[in-house]
Amino acid sequence: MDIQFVKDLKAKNLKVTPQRVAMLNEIKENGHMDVDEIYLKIKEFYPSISLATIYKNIITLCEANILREVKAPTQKQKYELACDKHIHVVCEKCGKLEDLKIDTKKLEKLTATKSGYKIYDVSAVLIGICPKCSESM
Amino acid sequence: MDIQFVKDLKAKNLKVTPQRVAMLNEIKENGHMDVDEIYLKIKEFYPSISLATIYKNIITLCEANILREVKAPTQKQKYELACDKHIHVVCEKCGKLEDLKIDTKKLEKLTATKSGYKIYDVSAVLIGICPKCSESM
DNA sequence: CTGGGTGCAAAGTATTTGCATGAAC
DNA sequence: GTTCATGCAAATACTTTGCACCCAG
Repeated sequence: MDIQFVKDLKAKNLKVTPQRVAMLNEIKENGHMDVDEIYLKIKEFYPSISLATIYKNIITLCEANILREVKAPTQKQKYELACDKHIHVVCEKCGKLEDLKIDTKKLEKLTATKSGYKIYDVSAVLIGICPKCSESM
Repeated sequence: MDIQFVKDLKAKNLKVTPQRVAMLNEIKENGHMDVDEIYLKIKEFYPSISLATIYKNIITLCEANILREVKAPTQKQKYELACDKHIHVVCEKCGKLEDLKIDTKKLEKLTATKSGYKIYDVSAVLIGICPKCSESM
């Protein structure tokens, strides 16, 4: 059990329940997970957990900025830890979703200038073919 | 009725039905629409249209690359015409979603280099506050 | 203790499917 | 005439809600 999660939860006045810690651990392990994946994984060692709890906690944890939603074309909505900024790459063929640390400040500045918006965040998903799938074509 | 839509549909061997043309016209008019918005709008002058038809056509038209899905954080999934590349800006406060023509080639290249993926497309949504909402704060 | 969190069941939404009819080509 | 699209109703999937009970603080 990761002590950081406990701090994060406490900092937002959220109770540290085993269900929440389990969710955060699984998402940390797996990177990006959809609701069902989280549910099934946790059910393995915590059979009494309820889907409703997962849904409620996703909402709570997203509002607390501990989780972040990831929406990529074609894919089911997924969730990830909201620690650091990054963009995503998805393989059109095998569906793999990866993180990529790329600086988006230029894009943000350009957007701010062109649109007049104050920009706070970027959600970028690049779609392509991963090296493995390229090979086998 | 836009002659371009007829061409697009025929080019993909899809039948040119009034329902499809109505959908494309509405989306062209309104920019970005979710399933319900499309349904309600078309129902106004085409009362017999069925939601199932809307869903089926959305799938068909997305596969044909005539429509494109737009997934922005917080928002319901929307659809737009898939004509030209652009990115999106969303206002966190009023929910407005705008198109922005910004060149993403640099981002694509950088991503390709870092990840080894062949990049075909970008789905970028920048989140911020629009000028109007900034004012009234 | 006290308040928020959990689990269950039920309600509410959203989306998909099968099939008979109808329209496009 | 054939093929594909439509509309309806039913089935399925997804998400939220209410409430009694329980546990973290």
